[in-house]
Amino acid sequence: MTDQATEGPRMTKGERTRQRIIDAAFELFSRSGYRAVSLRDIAAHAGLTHAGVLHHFPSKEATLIDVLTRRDQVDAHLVLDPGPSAAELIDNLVDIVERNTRTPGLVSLYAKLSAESTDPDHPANYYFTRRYRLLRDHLTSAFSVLLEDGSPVSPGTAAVQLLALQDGLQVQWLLDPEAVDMRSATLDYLRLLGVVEETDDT
Amino acid sequence: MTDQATEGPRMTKGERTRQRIIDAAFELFSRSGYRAVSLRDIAAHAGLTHAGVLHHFPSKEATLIDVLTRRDQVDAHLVLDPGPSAAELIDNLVDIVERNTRTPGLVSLYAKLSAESTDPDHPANYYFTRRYRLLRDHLTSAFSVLLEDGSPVSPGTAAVQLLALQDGLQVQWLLDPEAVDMRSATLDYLRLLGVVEETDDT
DNA sequence: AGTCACAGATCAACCACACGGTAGGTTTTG
DNA sequence: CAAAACCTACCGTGTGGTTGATCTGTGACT
Repeated sequence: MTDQATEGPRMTKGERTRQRIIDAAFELFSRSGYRAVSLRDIAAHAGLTHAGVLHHFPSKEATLIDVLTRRDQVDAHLVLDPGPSAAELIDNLVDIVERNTRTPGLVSLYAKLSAESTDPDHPANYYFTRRYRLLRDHLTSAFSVLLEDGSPVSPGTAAVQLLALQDGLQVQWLLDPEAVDMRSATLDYLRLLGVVEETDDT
Repeated sequence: MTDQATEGPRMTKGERTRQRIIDAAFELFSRSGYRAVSLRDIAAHAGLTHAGVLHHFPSKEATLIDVLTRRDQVDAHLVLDPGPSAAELIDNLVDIVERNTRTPGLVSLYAKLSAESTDPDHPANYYFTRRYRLLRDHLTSAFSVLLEDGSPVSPGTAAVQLLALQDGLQVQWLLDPEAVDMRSATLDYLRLLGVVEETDDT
């Protein structure tokens, strides 16, 4: 489940515990969102007391932002890196969709937190506002290369639509996995834009 | 803000209070989701004690389902009614998008709750699973009328995509209202499907 | 390599507060 | 005047965070 660098013999005890806490927080936030998970839950899952958790992180909130930024670093290069070509970027996005289908926890994390963070007072509000802006900008410039001149949608609109489609698909898929095929819905949309081939590669 | 039948002189006192409670619950759930709102919050907002609220509703959960079903009855006829033609249904959907832009509270309610309810134990899980199934089915049959035979997307896929697009747009819009135009993103998508005219009617 | 001291890790106990729900009495209303 | 509405007070539980004491891992020194 957690393929990040969880196991590290060359870490001090504290660093290892810290990592265990982050893994636990990730899993629990994924399952239930931020507000519904307590420090004691996280602590128990990581094998210590909630006071112990607060020794490594100043607050519950600090735990959240650590989980978010750490997870972002995993994906960031797929979307934002120096220069995959515009076409590669689209390929990477489709890959991410496929991987998401295999990791409902991750999907649930972002679905729950992005909705929760809509509240301006939410600790992750800034994170998500910024995240979407960044993604929209990158996708917009990618689409401005990929879309034909006579395309019925502008690059900016296509960027908004693609991101929205992803998020919306995730909610429907989480509620009813049998009924929704995120991959094909995404590919069909990209086909609609004329950005991928008509051929169907299973 | 609440244009439902809030003011009713021809109601018994209890019925009026009950209505005030529902209005308060609606507003607060909209602002912060279900779990983050307490019975005492709702009570204070409706002008009584939390014990008073529990006199009218057996539990907090009962409050939620009442809010949801009541709000649904307002929109239901626009989408599910006996027989608006398929084209009318699309028109109605666009109208709903426009009205949503004017009522962030409502949008926030559904965005937060649909994500929250992804958890199988959530009191609204059944409600949302059922809701999406219903909407998908209706939209699918509408699209099977509207879409040309050679359309690159199947009616079912278009239904999933349209609903997903709506939900995703709402999250982005709530986080950053300036940056997202829900109406035009929706219209552009429908145009992509060839389901509305090319002309732009502001 | 062995040891030793100290910084870092961990915990039990506690705090003030908030939660959903209940019990039983008092007021209000139809 | 009965029934419905409503309130005060309470219960048990859970929360994020603090305190101070106790272990223990680790790096430096011999």
